[in-house]
Amino acid sequence: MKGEYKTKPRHLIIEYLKANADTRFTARDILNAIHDAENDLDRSTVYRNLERLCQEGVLIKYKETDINATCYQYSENHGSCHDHMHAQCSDCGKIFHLENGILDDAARKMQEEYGIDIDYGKTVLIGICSECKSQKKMKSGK
Amino acid sequence: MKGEYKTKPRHLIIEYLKANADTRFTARDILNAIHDAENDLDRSTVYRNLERLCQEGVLIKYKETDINATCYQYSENHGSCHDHMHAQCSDCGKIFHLENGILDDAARKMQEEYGIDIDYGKTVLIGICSECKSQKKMKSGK
DNA sequence: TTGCGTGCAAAGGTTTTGCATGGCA
DNA sequence: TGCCATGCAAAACCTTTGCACGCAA
Repeated sequence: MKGEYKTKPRHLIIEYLKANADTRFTARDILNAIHDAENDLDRSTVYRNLERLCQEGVLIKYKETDINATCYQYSENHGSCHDHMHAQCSDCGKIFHLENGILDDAARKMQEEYGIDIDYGKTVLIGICSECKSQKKMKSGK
Repeated sequence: MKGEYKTKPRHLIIEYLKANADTRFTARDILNAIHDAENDLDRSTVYRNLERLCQEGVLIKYKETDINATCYQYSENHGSCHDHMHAQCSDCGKIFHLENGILDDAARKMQEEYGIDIDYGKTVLIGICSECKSQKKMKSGK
């Protein structure tokens, strides 16, 4: 069976996930973060654990157009992320779990007008969150 | 200035784009397709041209989660793709240009409930198109 | 002791970059 | 003739895989 042993590397990775539960991260982010004084871990270990965590539903996995790497995001509601949509801030990477009701009307219209059935679990809406928006305003002096 | 010369490699690439205007493709797709009898071109030429075409607004560029490569899609309405949403079939890769009206209600609700401003130009809704759906039905014998 | 998880090394794939050459204007 | 675009080669990435060893149970 998989996931039976409690090992130090896996523990370190999960620590990282929880500490960064509200942003996206890459395999490299983890490697850099844990390349500390007494801790270090291997690339393949990170990739293998991330892959497992995705299959367990703990993580969402996707690609970012700007950076050339796979991004991951911690998902609080384990395993239930396949049935609702997500929105992501293009600035900080934070992901929002949306109630489906919000998009039902739009999805019906798309079905009618374009013949396309939207897959809630695979779709990620891109936007900018209120936090980042107010930060930008501050920087631009408005 | 850029893009002043009409060269054969660039011409071949643009030919390919137009012939495949209704699907996504990768740099590799182009390389494989043009590796013909008398024509051949270099990787870097393809990448450099694709990059330029993106900046000119002729192409949309994005990453696919399943495959480890950047995808491109021809955009008929040059340069205007930044202001409306797209939907893509997860099966065949075809992209649909959506009228914004369809999502205005949903976008307003998201702003109210989550504080996030959806960026129409960056968002790609994932779903399955009617063509692929009927093909799947046929295969499953229904 | 058993066998899962890790570390190591190597390989495979995509994408980028420097430099000399070729070809369009 | 200028100078942009290409081709070539090499490098930088990210990611995957095989194999032997260590360690949790």
